Amino acid sequence: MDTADRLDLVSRHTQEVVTEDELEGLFEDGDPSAYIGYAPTGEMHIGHFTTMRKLADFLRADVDVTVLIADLHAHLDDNKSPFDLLDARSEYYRVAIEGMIDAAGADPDDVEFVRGTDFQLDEEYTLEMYRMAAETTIARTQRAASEVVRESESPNLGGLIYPLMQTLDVKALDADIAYGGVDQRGIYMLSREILPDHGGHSPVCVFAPLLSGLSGGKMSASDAASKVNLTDSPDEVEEKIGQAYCPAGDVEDNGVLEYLNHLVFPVLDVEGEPFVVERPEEYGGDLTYESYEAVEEDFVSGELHPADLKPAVGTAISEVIDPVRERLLDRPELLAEAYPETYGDE
RNA sequence: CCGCCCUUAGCUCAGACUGGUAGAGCAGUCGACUGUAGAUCGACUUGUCCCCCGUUCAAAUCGGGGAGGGCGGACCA
Repeated sequence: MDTADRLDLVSRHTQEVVTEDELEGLFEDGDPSAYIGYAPTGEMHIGHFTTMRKLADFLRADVDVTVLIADLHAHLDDNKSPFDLLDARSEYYRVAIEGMIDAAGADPDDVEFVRGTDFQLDEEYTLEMYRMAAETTIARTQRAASEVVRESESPNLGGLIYPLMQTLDVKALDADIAYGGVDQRGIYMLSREILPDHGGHSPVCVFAPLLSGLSGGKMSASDAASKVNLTDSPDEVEEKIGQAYCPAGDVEDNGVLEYLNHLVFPVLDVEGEPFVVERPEEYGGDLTYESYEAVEEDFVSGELHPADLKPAVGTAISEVIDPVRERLLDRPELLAEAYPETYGDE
């Protein structure tokens, strides 16, 4: 595979690459390494899946991929995960992520999994963190973390350590590329700025878009109706998609189309399957699409009505998450232990 | 270590002075209207009033104690 193809694979379905030139340089030098970090906090949903699916693109482009389960980060971010649940949530995240990679058509064994506490307590790492703390202002750190760390009236110190550690993770994992949602942009821009002063080098950054929630506007972790969980049953998925904000002809804030574009079609492509919309004869009969662009064209023109699109997308999403759902339902203890408040049977 | 302030619905808060066992906005649920959803109307729901003890016929409200949080002061050899 030549550099142009690799660039294309890595940058498709992304919002931004910082910078394209640097990325090209990495490919010309050989096989670069990339990492994505996830703080094991709340339950995973299709938003995570969409970001994770791209790992299949990285692998196809011969990029070495590491997934960091950032357990300490999950605790440092305003106690999103209680310290006692870090083990259970880390395990749940690992299994869920393996399932997503598998469902995306790649082999989970090709990805290296690392847990934050495996190396973040090393003396060298810790010492460098203190030195960073001495050299970085509170304001700079807050700005970097503002899109990631939970805003609170009385923020904890942990939220400020968070971006410094994330920066050191890049170095510790020896990653050429830092991949994540655009919400991570602030932190990685800080990393590019200060990591060279701390024995590392500025990572190339690849940012995935944050897709709209199903209620219109941004997806919200606290709004169950705005997202599809990986363990939602087919009925629940179709129900949620049916309830989704989806104005006819309008692509703006349209989660239904966005998930079709960034999640469903890439997976269908791997399987070589088209996207089929079943439609009553009364409205013109069934439709078959080979590309997202064709769907969008019909949607914008009014040829394809939301009421016909929704059930088709619901079914498609349900099928896409099915391998993940199966893995998780196969091991119900994972969720029960990770989220005892929700799934505990006591 | 000292002083002051805060804690009421999922969220933001009112009610406390002048005790009568709780309210608003937003959110949510359900209908109407749309071949979906939203918007818009219409209806509805929501609570260990942080915990304990006490006063009282009666405590979110008064008194005492405690917990959590915030702000300030003091200390600075």
